[in-house]
Amino acid sequence: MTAYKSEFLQILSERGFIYQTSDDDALDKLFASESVTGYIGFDATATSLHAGSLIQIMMLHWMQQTGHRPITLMGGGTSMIGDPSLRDDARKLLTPDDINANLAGIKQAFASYLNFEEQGGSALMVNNADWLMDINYVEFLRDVGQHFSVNRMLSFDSVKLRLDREQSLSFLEFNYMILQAYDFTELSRRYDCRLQMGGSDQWGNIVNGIDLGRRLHGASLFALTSPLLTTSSGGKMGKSASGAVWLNADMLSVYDFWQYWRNTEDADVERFLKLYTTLPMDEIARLAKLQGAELNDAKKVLATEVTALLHGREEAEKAAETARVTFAEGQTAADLPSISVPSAEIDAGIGLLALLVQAELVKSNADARRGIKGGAVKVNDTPVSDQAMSIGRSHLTNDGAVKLSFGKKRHVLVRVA
RNA sequence: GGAGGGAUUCCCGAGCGGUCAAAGGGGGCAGACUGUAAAUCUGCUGCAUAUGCUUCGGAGGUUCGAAUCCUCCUCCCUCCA
Repeated sequence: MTAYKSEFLQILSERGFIYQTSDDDALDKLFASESVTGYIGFDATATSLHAGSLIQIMMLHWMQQTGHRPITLMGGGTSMIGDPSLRDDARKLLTPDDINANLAGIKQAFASYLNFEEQGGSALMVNNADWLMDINYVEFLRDVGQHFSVNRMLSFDSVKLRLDREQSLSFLEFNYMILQAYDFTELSRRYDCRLQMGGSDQWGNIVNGIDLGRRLHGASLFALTSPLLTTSSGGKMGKSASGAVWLNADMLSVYDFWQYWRNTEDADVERFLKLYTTLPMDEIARLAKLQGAELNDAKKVLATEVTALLHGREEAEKAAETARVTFAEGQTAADLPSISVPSAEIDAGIGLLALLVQAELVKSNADARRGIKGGAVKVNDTPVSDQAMSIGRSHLTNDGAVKLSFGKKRHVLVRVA
């Protein structure tokens, strides 16, 4: 591992964020000598980012912490096209309305990690729709298009893989990399942005931007990519039993978010502590030494720290406490995710199957039946074998709720509205 | 423009007139074992209050009966021009 002079690169390096850079020495010098502006682009294809983007967000976080200026570039314009990288088939096209709604949702999460200018911080949030939407096609082709060689573009992985696998790649998507390169040059022109970061799959796109910047403005730009993260057993980051691990609390409860990190595989604990928390390195080293069942303590720290960054310390502690009561004591914690049903329905009695669906523990009645058959379903911690079971007022426990469980880890409280 | 090949359930991929809700694998979920881990083993994996319904690119047709045959359409691929 190279020893870096700049604090920023030193931290990124020792915490495992760096996969490759375009020019280690020059970049290090730059960061050591001045306050640098750098950016990462984010898609606007969903209303929330998920845990897979967290590593990028952390890089921006560290950038700001070490005295530099991070820019989050929202892909309002590029999301109109869709990144062909690592996708087998063409994406559905989003409407401008979709995209704007998505951008609004995504912004929420960033505020937890970065201080934006509006609030007296240095971070910027920029939307590439600002310049992409007004591009004049002929002008753009002449100014920018002349610098791109199709021969070379065809050799990029994002394109080549699709062609090799005999899958279609539309011209629209083919242009994605040009627009991304153009983004970099625009940011460099407008904000003196010198660095683009991203996942290692973005390398080609970023390097294109560097080349273009040099040709258009003689700018000296840099790339820094992070490793593509998978769990030790090969799974993709950011997926859980109930789907993606969203950052927005309205899409994934704080408790479930905490649970996701709590269930980290042994082999990933140290890596994740470094990447996703801001704990000092020696503290991480101490936690990583724990063996066997003791490692569970490290996982709890991991979960609480990651959750605290996103949702705040208080919410994180609450989730931790809820988990403790639920798992360690086997009690019903009042703070589990909950749904509410109208009082009248409870009086009449609700079918268990329907209730499980409503609680989003299963996706269909049939799914619920299968769960019951397999012994996965519990009501108030009592296993259920009767598919026709009806939940009524008599099932309410002292704290006025019914606890539904699907499997050992997923619990939902049903309250009366 | 011409000639051929293809489109199957979340993904890959068999099926080529009934026994097909559709082999096998992957993924996912659950159970057992554990440490709310991994690995392993087992079960489940279209919807619906059974026998019912909807699925095999789309629309028609042949047939008692079609994912399987025919016609047209859409999209993809390969070769020729």
